[in-house]
Order: sequence, then structure tokens, then C-alpha cells
Amino acid sequence: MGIFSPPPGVDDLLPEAITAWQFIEKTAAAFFPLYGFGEIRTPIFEYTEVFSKGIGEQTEVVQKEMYTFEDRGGRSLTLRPEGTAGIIRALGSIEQGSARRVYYIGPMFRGERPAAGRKRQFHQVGVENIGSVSPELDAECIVMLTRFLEKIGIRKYSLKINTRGDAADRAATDATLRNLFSKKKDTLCEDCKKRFDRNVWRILDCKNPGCAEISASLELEDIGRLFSRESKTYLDSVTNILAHEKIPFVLDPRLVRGLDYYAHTVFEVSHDGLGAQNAVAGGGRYEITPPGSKNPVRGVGFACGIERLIIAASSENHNPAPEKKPFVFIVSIGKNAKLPNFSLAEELRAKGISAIADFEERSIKSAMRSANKSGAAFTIIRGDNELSQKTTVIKNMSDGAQAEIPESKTIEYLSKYSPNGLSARLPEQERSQSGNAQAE
RNA sequence: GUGGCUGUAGCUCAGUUGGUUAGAGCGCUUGGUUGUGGCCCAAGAGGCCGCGAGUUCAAAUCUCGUCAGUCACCCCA
Repeated sequence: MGIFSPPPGVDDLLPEAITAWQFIEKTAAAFFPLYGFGEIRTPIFEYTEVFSKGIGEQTEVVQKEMYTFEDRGGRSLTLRPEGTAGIIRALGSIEQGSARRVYYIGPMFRGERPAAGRKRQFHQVGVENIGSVSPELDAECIVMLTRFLEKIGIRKYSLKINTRGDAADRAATDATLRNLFSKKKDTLCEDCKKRFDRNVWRILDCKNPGCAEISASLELEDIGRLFSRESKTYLDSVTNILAHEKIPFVLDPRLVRGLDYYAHTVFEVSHDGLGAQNAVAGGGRYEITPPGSKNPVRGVGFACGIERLIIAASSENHNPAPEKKPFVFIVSIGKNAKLPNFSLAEELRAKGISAIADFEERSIKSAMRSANKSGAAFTIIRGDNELSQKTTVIKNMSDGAQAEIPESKTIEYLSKYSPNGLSARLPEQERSQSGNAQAE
């Protein structure tokens, strides 16, 4: 509503929601290094040609989804719609020929109409293994993806695999497909008529019933014969490894990825918990020639949509840890206690004990209500009475027990209860009779 | 970019066939005698009924436009 809402397709992430994100980020940071991948952070925007050339001029993403703008100085820049092209730009130019393994996490931008699981600013976690070509690396990438999904709490996924063949295959397979479709070209949908020229492969996964019927009649199950012996062997090697590692997958000759840079292995992971946007991750082997270079960089990688990972995981009842509550809430009674309590909060934090102090001048009842709402395990109460006696009152919020103890012992006292042990209770003998100890 | 559905309090929603000062629950604030939370009770704050036109004596209610959300197409992660 009004100015309090962000632009379409963009979300605020509040503390209650962020724990799921932190879980994924921590999992990535702990898991990918096991395979030798280090984190890379590339710019949010790049020269436009990094994407238009890298992803492919004719792709949907480049044609109508990029946030492109002119900066001061007349350069054409684009908010990154995906991660791979920028990483190739960064690594391809400085380390030609050498192998490199990186993972990344961050926002991506595509100007699509928002829908369930589709935002204009969305976030991906992905990996790139650059510089070497072998079916083992493709398989390792896929295996790593499935293990990562399981770490996140996602198990009910389905993995589809296909090959796009190598560059030499492409011309031949394109021609063969065009030939097959040309007889029925007039009956294809409008989109597919464009695809016929731009990228015939995409007709294969058109969901328009008419187009699907046509492509189904093309005996594509035998599509393997369109590819060279080398391409078929390569795909077989990848799937053999997956089978050996007991990774369930489906060979899908109609799986086509939307980005032009893919060559050889392509794959996609979908999940039933997502709705129409059911792809949770995708990737494959690619060849990208960075701007200003003549040599293509070869690599294999994948990207997962973080929003979709969270939806998929929660649909499998995998809920991340709740937001951390403060351990101590400090209530000041009267003006005189404010400064000492300010310092007390600082001393607690210095000991690694989370604390928030309340300085509002209001009734104890109201202050205690705030303490309750904060979720703190303990409340410290200090006013003129305590100051004159050099004591503090510590109240255990879970059972209502409270004790008045010497000021100098306060921190030591609280330190006995680990900030992680939120169910900590005060010892029986220290419960005060005078306090409001009608615990329940 | 194309279609369907929806826009009333911070949130979830009521609001009769157009008819007087716009409602509930939850949440929020403050109280319920000495300095104590949760339960309970009370009071209070908070709405250009998304925005703009139109029809009408009269519009939250009907019509059109617009913006936003949502779902689907499309695309993809």
C-alpha cells in the first residue's frame, strides 16, 4: 500500500523470515568447500554485453527481461539476471586456462510478471566449476546439487537430465529439428513460430497442447541419434556415474534450457511443493566467450532459487530455527537507574550475553509486559531500592521465580545460565518469598 | 507482455436488495491503588472502504479507468 510497499516483485525480509536465509547461506558456506569451492562475489551490475553475449542475444532473458540502464558516462549497464556470465567475465579474463571452483550467493534481477515463486529481485545460490571438461565433473556437479538439497531439507525432488550436444552437433541437430518441424510449422503457436528461427529446441518444451502434440509425434525418444557418437558417450558417462551413486534421475529428451550458453549436459530439478514455477534448480555444462576474448571458457554449474528452496523445504515440513530472542531484558524504575542499567547491559553484552534495556518512564506493569513480549529468558529489575542496597532483582520469566542478589554478582549469576540454555531455572533456595512468585 | 480473481484498521476478514456517526477478532497503548509479565477485565488509539472518474437524492456497495496484490499463461531458479 502506498509508499510503504516496495516496487512490484520485490520483498522486504524481516528478522522473523531471515533465519531461513541464514540457514541456506550457512549450509552453502559449510558444504561447497568440501568439494573445493570457494565463495566469489561479483558485481550486481555489469556491462550489458556481458549478459547479452554471454547468455545469448536471442534468449527470452536478454530479449525482454533485463533491467538495463545508462549510467553517468553513457555506459550501458545491466542488473545481473543470472550469475554465470559475470563470473566468467571475472575469472575468464584473469585466469585463462586454469581451473577454478567457485560458489556464489546473491540477488538477481529479471523484469518478469511476478507470480508464485517468481520475483523481480530473486536470489540464487550456485556453483561454477570452470576450466576443465569431463563427464566426471558434470556428474560431480549434479551429485553435489542433490546432496546440497538434502542438507537444506529437500528430498522429494525430481531430477531431469538431457544433453544439448557439442558445438559441432548443434548445426546438424538444429537443421534436423527444423526439417522435422517445417512440415507442421503453420500449426505451431505464435511463440513457437518465433522459436523455429531463434531456437528450434525450445519448441520441444512448449506447453501449448498443439505444439506438444506435434513434438510428441517426432519420435524424439530416439533423439540420441541426432548427436555425434562423442556427445552420446559423454552423456552416458555422466548418467553412469549418477546411477553408480544411486542418484535418481530421468532422461528427458525434451529438457531444454533457456540460456544459449549450454553445451552437453543440462539438468533441472523440480519440486511439487512449488506450484507453477516448479523448478528449484537448474544448470549444465556451458561454453561462454567473455567480451574481449577469443577463447571460450568452459565450465559446469548450477543455480538454485533461494526463495524456491525455502518454499520447497517448508512444504516438506523442514522449518529453520526460530529467530533468536534476547536473553536478558532490563527494566529501570525511576530516572536514577537508567545510567547504571545502560552500563549493565553493556557489561552483559561484553560477556556474550544478549541484553536489551528498557528506558521508558512508565509503570512496572507495562515494562514487565514488554519484557514478556521480548521473549527474554530473564528480566533484571533495578530502581532506587536496589541502587541504595547495591542489589539487582533477577526474575526467571519461564517460572516467575525471582531473587534479589548483590549488584556485583549479577553478571556472574547470569553467566551460570548459558545463553543457549533458555530453559534455565533459578535454584529453589534462591527464590524470593517477597516477590510475585505465583509461578505457573 | 496476455488473461482470471482480489483491494475495508497494523494483521485476518464481516458489511444484507446502494440508505444515516464504518464493524469484529487478533495485535497495539494505558489502566485494573504500595515496585512485577503471561490468563482475565476495562478504556483508548488507529480507516480519504487502494486511487481517479461516472451513474444516483444517496456509493465501501453499481460502471469504467488506473495502480497494487494474487493465480495462471509465458519464462525461468
